[in-house]
Amino acid sequence: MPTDVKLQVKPFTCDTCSIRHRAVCAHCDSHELTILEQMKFYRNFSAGQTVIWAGDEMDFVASVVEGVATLTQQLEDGRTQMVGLLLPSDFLGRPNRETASYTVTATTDLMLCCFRRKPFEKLLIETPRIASRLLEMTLDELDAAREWLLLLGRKSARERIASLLAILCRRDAARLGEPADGRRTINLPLTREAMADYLGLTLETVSRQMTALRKDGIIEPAGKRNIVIPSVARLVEASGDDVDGGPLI
Amino acid sequence: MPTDVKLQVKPFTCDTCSIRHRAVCAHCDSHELTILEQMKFYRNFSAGQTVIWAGDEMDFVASVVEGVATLTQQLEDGRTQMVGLLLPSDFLGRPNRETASYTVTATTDLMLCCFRRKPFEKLLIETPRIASRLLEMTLDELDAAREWLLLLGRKSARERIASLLAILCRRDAARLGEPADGRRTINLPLTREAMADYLGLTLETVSRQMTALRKDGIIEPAGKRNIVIPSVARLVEASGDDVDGGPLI
DNA sequence: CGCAAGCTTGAATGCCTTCAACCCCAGTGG
DNA sequence: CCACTGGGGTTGAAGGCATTCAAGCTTGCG
Repeated sequence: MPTDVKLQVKPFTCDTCSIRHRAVCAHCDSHELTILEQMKFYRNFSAGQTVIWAGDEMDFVASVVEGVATLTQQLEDGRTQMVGLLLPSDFLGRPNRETASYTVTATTDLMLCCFRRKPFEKLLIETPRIASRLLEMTLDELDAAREWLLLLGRKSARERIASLLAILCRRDAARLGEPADGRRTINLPLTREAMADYLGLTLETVSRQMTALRKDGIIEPAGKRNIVIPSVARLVEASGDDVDGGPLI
Repeated sequence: MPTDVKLQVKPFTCDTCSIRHRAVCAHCDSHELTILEQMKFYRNFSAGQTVIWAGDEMDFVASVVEGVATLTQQLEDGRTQMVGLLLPSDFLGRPNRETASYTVTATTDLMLCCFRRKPFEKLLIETPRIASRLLEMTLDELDAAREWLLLLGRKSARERIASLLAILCRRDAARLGEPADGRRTINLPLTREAMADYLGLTLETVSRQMTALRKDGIIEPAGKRNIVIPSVARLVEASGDDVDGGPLI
């Protein structure tokens, strides 16, 4: 396991944790939370660091507290596809699996709330509220993966970019408890290369299509890593998705 | 909900059911099985029939007993992407969700072992072994979806076809409890169009690449819906995947 | 037979990739 | 102070792979 940047000494309590009501612990009562509180430990990674390599032994599971991490898969010749984008409150790791199936990378500074895997597995059996929340989150992730399949299988480069930005809009709005419409400013925590790995494109194509969306007024650059969406409706329209019953997560 | 072809009157008992040890009921003890036995009802569909349309109310969940079903998603202009391929023992439906998220179609004659959704949700709370098996199956499906993302994002048409055939090999071998290597004959329950929807290609491209694989001796036609794989190893090689630690499910 | 569904094959087009050059900027060290 | 360097990004030109459009084949069936 890679070395941590620094090991924080439980700077937070679950009560005041920013992901308390959305993470795997969301439905816990105060007693259950006490147990988690005793088990948890934080690990921090700086942008660019690898959290774990595919195939390595993985003796913990975790919730993303802050920052963004990616799961990636590779073919033998180096072709890379992102298969997971973990934002705050998302769950990392698989109970009852010894080794990591995917390479996990911090794309921004990252804080994880970790649990050793074995005790967590025991907790899953004893604490139905955690197990049922994990099932719910896994089903949500499966839905997200299926939206992603549609994106990779059938959407044009332009639609893919617009879809990714729309997803980030939606997640950001959900996190803040705001409606995902009108004018929004979002943080873009991915490089062109990471976006390309997400979208099944090359970084050149991503760059070109970002330029095109900018020229069409769908997006406006706002500093180094921020983007203004003047009209979320127009962005969603450009994504090719149905405007109403939009995708989940 | 579409009309059933015929409503079978519980022709089977769970004891002798062919998916008994792989479906959502796999870990149930005899008492739990009795409860399921009383709840279950079978529904049959013939090849080509739609089981449910995306957006329709869905008041049941089910296990696939026999046959193959697909989940598909569409964009407004009709572009279609398959997002799920359900084989015997796979689970259909989502607890705590009122409406179907995807259109479900029987691509062969299909038999489902159904449970009304509400009682099943109650059972999930009361029967941890069912809940934990459903979590396990959902995590497996998520892994499969992630393999699929790699396929759609980064593989060539030829590699995609080979990957699909390799997946069918693996599933078939797992069902029969045999090793997935050497020479194998598999049933191909999909039309060229359904394969194209799975693979994010057009049916013409699928046809061309099937021809190419045949000319290269990777596959051999064997009757209308069967294919002989002379060497699974060569097929996997053509799929672009790592030969050892192959993908899951 | 005639028709429709499923499949194959050919030719032309187009979207994305590949390869390459160049820009910007922050960090670094002579 | 400023040249140097490397990471991240943009843009151009050429090429390739899959798509699109089209024609024709095979098979099962009313």
